[in-house]
Amino acid sequence: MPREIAKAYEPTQIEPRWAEFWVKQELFKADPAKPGPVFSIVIPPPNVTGSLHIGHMLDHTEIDILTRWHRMRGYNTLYLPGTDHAGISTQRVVVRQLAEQKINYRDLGREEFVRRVWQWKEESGGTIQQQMKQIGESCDWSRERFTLSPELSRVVREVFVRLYEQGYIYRENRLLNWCPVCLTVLSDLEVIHEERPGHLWLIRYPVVGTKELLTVATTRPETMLGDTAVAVHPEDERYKHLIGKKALLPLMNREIPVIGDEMVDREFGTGAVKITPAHDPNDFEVGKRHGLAEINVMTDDGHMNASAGAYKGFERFAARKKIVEDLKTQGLLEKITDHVSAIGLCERSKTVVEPRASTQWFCRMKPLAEPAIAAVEHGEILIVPENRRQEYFNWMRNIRDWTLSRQLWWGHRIPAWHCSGCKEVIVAREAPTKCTKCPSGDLQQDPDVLDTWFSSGLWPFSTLGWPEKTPDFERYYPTSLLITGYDILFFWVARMAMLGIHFTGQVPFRAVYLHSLVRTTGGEKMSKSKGTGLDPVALNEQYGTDAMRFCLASMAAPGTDIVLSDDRLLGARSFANKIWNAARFLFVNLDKYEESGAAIEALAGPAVRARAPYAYQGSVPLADRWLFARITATVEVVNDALANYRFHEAAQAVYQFFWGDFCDWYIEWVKPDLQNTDRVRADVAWKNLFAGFDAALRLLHPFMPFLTEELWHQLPQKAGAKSIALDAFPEPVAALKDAVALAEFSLIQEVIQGLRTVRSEMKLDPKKRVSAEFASADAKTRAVIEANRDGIQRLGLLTELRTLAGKLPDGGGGMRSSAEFDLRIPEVEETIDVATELARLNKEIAGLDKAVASKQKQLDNETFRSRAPQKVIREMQEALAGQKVELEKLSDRKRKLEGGTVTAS
RNA sequence: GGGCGAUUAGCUCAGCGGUUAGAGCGCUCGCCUCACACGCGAGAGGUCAAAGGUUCAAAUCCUUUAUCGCCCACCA
Repeated sequence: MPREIAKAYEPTQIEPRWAEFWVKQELFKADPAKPGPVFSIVIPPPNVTGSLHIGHMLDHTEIDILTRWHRMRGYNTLYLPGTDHAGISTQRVVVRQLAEQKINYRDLGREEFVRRVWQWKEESGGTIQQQMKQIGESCDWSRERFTLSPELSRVVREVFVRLYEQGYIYRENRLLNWCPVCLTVLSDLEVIHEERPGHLWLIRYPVVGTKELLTVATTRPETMLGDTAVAVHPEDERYKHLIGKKALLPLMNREIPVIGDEMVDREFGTGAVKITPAHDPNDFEVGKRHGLAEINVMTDDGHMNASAGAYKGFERFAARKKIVEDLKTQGLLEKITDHVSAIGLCERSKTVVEPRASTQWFCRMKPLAEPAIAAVEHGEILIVPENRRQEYFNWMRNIRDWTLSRQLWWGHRIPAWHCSGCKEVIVAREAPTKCTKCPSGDLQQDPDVLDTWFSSGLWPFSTLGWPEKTPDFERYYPTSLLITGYDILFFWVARMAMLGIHFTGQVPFRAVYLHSLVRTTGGEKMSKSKGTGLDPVALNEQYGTDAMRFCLASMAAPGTDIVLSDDRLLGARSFANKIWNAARFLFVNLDKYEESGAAIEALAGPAVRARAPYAYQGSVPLADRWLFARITATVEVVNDALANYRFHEAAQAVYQFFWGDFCDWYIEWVKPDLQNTDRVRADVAWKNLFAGFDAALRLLHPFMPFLTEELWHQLPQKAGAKSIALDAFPEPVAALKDAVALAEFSLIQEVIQGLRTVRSEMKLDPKKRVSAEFASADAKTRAVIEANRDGIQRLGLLTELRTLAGKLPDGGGGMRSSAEFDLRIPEVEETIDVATELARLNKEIAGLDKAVASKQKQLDNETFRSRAPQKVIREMQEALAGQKVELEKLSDRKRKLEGGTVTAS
């Protein structure tokens, strides 16, 4: 039956079919009962209501490459998908949607609001799963998980209660970062610092009962309304005498004490600091030390409140402006200077955060961090690349307690109940009906929810059934590997390490590979909000998912960020097309061959697994030996590269092999054999071509799953074989490492390329066949050429190739020399341009001269000869000898050309 | 204020102690050669940011400098 195959690869025609096939057939369903070493990996759960962005695409490409690679190598493989409820960001989205309908979410009430979020999750959730299926990720969809599902919520509660019972979790009043837009406290990690030009305002505070004015410096004048002291350094001669006196707080006309505190830096500003315990972390501490009142002058949403006197109702920055003006009017503003300060922004809303005192839930981290530090130190968790390990240590060793509570409605509600009778706080797995301390039955559940990262921190074990000892948990935990971006090393990876070790007694993953970020050409992190993001789904449609995956992989060098460009994508698309067309060549010719009555049996023989090429008359043709040697070498490189997360190296190796070796040389070389009238000869050629191509497809499959699946099915496969994804990855075979074949074929390549160069440089008609001479002093070299004369003549467009012993006596432009051989196309020697040829010769001679001189110099150096390894010396001597021969030949020819010995037109 | 990374061909990036430094794209020249013009063949193009140092040997290791970028940090 003739095969129908389009001229160009059209991914959109093919991808949906296989995407559906993989899911429907449940090919990637893991079975803990199956034997084999385990490779398990959990997805970094994307936001449930989100859609695939370019960062996911990179994550998922790397994960899927490694997953498919392991699966093909016989591992019991699990790639577990799922999503995150993403507290803050999901709530923000729904709040915004409601606002568009002129609804204030707070008016809806908690229950109704949460209902709406679930509703929205049902509507828009599923997008990303759909996209993941579309791009063919080989995950086990039967094990999909969601952080806010009843099952995982139970785990969250269990963990929280245990931590509480173990004394890790506590409640405390502290000054924390507050986002006036998201209306919740944030952990330190959720605040991003940005240097911004601002001002330093010098404000005069009159000292009561004196004529003195105490000038303080501040970057946030609006907070002065909440000042409860002015602090100076106790040893500061300028201000010492004022300690204990009162200052009159301008605008508020409130008397506040002047205090002495070591925290004041005498060098900075004026050496006097206003103290606002309710709005500044330092001041908060000072306030505690000195028993100062905390006056909060702002509302939740960043406006001035009743404590701000006349400024009540002003938005905080408007208040700042007004206050500065008023101070100026009253003559109390001494000076304004420019000042750059690091300002805290909410990671989500990018609003300037407001330090604010409140009572929150915290988790003690130091004791949890210690075993997690040790695990990395002892190599139980391997962090790649290495420099991230140091970052991990630095952060973990200086870890601070984690603010767990958030003033949100979407998330895991804290399992704590407050007794209205005695204020007792009860933490429990199930809602208690009455207080444990007093007879009251009036218990209110804590309104706060947990930080989203709390549930993500449990992900590797909560998804596998912990705390039950399920077969999944027993078999797949610890997971083998975690792949994610380095930007969430602290948010997520570190917390998983700590919580995983604490609760399971084992590391949650044996290795962490932190990949680069995809950036814009300007070096910025891609972001949808800035409009600099790339939509991977659109790109997949434009270039093909396989091309996209290959492109990302080929650029994913560990430790460096990726800048995706159209050029690279086009290159990858071309590669896909190249593979497609190689297949097309095979199939079209196979049809012709089969029409002649031959039949290729299913690829079940030994050669198919690339263990050995088929032989013709007892011996394997050189090109076939060479092909299999190249396959084996490539497999080795790929295996080694993937084992070390060097995706770019692996991609480059398969690219070079497929395009540079298989297409450019092997296919071209065997073309005539395929049509050979000697049926046995043709048969061997076909079998080896198929075996090579089949191995190449399997090698390529982890990178380009769709294309390879499509083509694999068109090859004559063994009965019952379902998918290339379940087929075997080629193995490196020692017996195929044929150094002789590699060297001999390489000589042939050199000769053919030499002939082509001469033809091209001498502007020979591309279609014209000419005769050539090959000369070598080495009989073996000549024998190789003679044995492969047909191929050389065909690819070198020759009518005839004569082989001579020794050197070619004379030569002009039609000549090419290496240390081992001379090559000549006599016909063009008469048409050369002496000047051009001399220029070329001079250039080559200059390069060789340099090389020879540098080697000679080194070899003449006593110290080099005594200290360098023998191998280096020997190799250099050999190289030098060869280059000297070549240099001599070229110089000789140059002399002859200059001397006019060679006649030229 | 600390820490990290980058600086290599026109562009985007590999290489990170041992032959005349590589790839893709772009460029030049020649080809619609019966798988592929998303192609084929042949080329040009780099004092590896700068200056010192270590070494028999340095893009590669060390120091300093410059420029760019990232992360961490409660100097008002």
